[in-house]
Amino acid sequence: MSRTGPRPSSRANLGRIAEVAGVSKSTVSNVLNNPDVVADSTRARVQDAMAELGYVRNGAARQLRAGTSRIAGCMLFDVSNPYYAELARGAEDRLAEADLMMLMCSVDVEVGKQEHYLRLLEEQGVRGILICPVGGDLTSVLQVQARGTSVVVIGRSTGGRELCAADVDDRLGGRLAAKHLLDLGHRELVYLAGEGLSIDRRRRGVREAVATAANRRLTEITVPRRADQFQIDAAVERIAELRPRPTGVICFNDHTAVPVLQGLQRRGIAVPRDISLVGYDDLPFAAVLSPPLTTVRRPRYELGRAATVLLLSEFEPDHEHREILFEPELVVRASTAPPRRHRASVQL
Amino acid sequence: MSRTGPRPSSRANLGRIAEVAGVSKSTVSNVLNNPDVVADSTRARVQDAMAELGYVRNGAARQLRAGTSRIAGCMLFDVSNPYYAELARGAEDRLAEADLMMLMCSVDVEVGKQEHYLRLLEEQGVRGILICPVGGDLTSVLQVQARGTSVVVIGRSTGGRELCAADVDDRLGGRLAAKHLLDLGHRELVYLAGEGLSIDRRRRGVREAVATAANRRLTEITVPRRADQFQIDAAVERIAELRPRPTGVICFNDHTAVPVLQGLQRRGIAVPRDISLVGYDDLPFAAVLSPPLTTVRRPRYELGRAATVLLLSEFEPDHEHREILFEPELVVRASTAPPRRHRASVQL
DNA sequence: GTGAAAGCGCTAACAA
DNA sequence: TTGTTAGCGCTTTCAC
Repeated sequence: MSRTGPRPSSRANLGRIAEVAGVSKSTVSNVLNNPDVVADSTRARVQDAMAELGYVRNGAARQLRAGTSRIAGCMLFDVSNPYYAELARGAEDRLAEADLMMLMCSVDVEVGKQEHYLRLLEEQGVRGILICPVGGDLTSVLQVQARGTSVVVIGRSTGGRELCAADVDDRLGGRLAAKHLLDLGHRELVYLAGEGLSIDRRRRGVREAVATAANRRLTEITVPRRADQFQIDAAVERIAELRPRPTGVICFNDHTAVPVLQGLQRRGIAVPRDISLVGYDDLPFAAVLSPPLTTVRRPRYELGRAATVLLLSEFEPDHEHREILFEPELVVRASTAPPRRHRASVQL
Repeated sequence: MSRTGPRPSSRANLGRIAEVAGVSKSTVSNVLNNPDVVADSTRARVQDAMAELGYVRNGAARQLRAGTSRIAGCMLFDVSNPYYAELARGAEDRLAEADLMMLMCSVDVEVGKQEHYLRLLEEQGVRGILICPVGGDLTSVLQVQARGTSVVVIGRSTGGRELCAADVDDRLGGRLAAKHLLDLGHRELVYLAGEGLSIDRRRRGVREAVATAANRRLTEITVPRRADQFQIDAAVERIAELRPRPTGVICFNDHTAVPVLQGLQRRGIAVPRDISLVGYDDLPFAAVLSPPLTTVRRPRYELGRAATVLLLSEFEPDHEHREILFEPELVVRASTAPPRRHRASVQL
C-alpha cells in the first residue's frame, strides 16, 4: 500500500487486467486502441479478463496521457428556450457522430457566467467550444482560442478570419418579413424591436425593405430585454394609438408576438383583418396560435450541426477559419393578409 | 526533451508556475487548494506568475490524482423536447450551485444509446448520473451504480431502496384530469393513451377516478409511440364516431392534444362546447392554443433540481436512498366546460 | 510555511 | 507480436 494516493478505487484498472490476463499493460492498451496489432488468442484472453472484472477505462488518465478529451462544450443562453434546445440537439447529434459528448452551459446573457464557464471548459481540456457569445466583444473567447482550445461562434458574424462562425442572415430575415407585408399592400408598418445584435440586424433588414418601397412608413418601437407582460402591453397600446393606423406589425421574435397578438385582440383589433402580424423564429407554438403566425424560420437544428462541423474541421491539419451563413425562410400562415382599404383611403 | 509523452502542450503547467514563482509545486498546489495555508507574500508571487503565464489548471490530471470529477451526466429522451429541456435546466442550475457541469445525453428512447452513454459517462468518471431510463429494466443502471457511480432515476419509481429517484405522481395526475371532467358533469369520457410507463400510470388514475363515480363510462384509445398526424387523426375519427357521444377527452400529453383539437374542430366539433379537452404536461404552447388548454402540470424544472439534490446527497457519508414524488397540478383553462345536455338527455 | 517525492491510470516510443 | 519504461500534471503525505 502506497503511503500516498487517493482513495483506492474499487474499479479494476488496466494493470489489473494485464495481471489477470497474464500480459503486459501495453498489450492491454493495444487491445483497447489497436486491436488488430494483437494476436487473436491474446486479445480474447484480455477481453475475457475485462469482461470478468467489469473493466471501465479511466478517461481522465487517458486524457492526461493522450492529451485529448472526448468532450466538447456548448455555451448558449438557455437550454430551456426551445430555440437553443434544438440548436443544442443539432450540435449534440453531430458531436455524437464524432464520438464526442457535450457539456451544456446555459449562460443567461450574463457575461460573468460566460467567463466562468469558459474557464471551466478550458480547465476541463475540452476538445472545443461552441458558443453563442454574450456581451459586446469577443476578447475572452479569443484568449481561450489563443491558449489552444478551438472555439466556434454561433449567431454572430466575426467578420475577420480569427474564428469559425455559424450564423443566420437576420438582415435577410428582416427583409423577408417586411417585404412580405409590403407585397401584401401594407403601407404603415411597425417593427417591434428588442435588444441584441441579432435583433438589430433584423431591424436593419426591415428598414432596408421599407426604404426601397415608395410611400411606406415604418415606426420602430423598442421593448427592453426580457420585457414583461406589462411592458409589451404598453408597446401594444402605443401601436393601437398610432395614426395613421398601422396595418402591419413585425415582432422581433415569436415569443413577443404572443402577448402582442393577445393585446391586439383584447383591444378589439382583429388579426389579420385589422393588423397583420409577423413573428420571427418559427418556434413550435407559432403554428398553433390563433390565427397561426406568419413568421421567419431560423434553421436552428441545422445551425447547431453546422457549427459542430466547423468545430470538427478545426482539428484538421491545414484548417482555415470560415463562416457559414444560413438563410432564414418566410413561413406564411394566417396572421397576415392584405390590408382592408378603409374610410380615408384615397387610392384604389 | 523526453523520448516519450504526448504533443508538448503550450499551456503553462503547475511546475512551470512553481519555477517562475521560485517555489515548489506543492506550494503552488496549496495556493490553488488551500490558499490560507500559504504566506501572503508567497501567495501573491504565485498568483502573479499564474496571471503572467495565463495558467489554466489541468482538470484531467486533477481528476486522475484526486479521483473526483467536476462533471455529472444527464441522460434524457431529447433535449429539444421542451419538457426535458426545462428538466435539464433545473438540473444544470442545481449542479452549477455545487460547482459541477452537466454532460447532456439525448437518448431518444433507444436502449442502445442509453447503454452507450452510460458507458461513456462511466469512463469519464462523472461524479454522478441523472437518468430518465428507457427500456423495461434497470439492470444496466444498477450495474453502473454497483461499480461506484451514483445514479438518480427520474420519472420512474424504483420501489425498492436500491436507487434514489425523483418522480411525478402521474396516477394522481390522471385522477385530477378525470375528476375535473367528472366534476363538470361529464359522463362519457375518452382517454387517449400512448405507450410508456408514465403514461400507463396516468391511465390508471383516470380509470380510478371514473370507477369511483357511478354511471360514468370511459373509452380508452391508444395511439402508438411517436404517432404521426394521420394516426392521431384516425383516433379523432374514432372519437367522433363513438355513441353515445363522449363529451370529455383526456389526452396523455399536450403534444397529442394539439392535433386532436384541430381534428375535432375540423369536424365541426367545438371545444369546449361539444367536447371538453384536457392535456397533460402544461407545455408552453398550452396556454396559447385556442381555446387555451386545460391540462395537468408536471413541475419539470423542479423535478430536475430535486433529482440533482438527491444526486448530491449521494456523496454524503451516511446516505440512504430515497424517492421524491412531486404532485402534479390541474391547470384549468378554457378547453373544458360543463357538457351541454342535449336532445336525448333524460336526466336533469 | 514550504519542499521532496511518490504515484493516480494510462499511452507511446522503443527494444526484444 | 509483446514487454519495458518513462512520464502526462496534479495532489498529498511527511519531513523540515
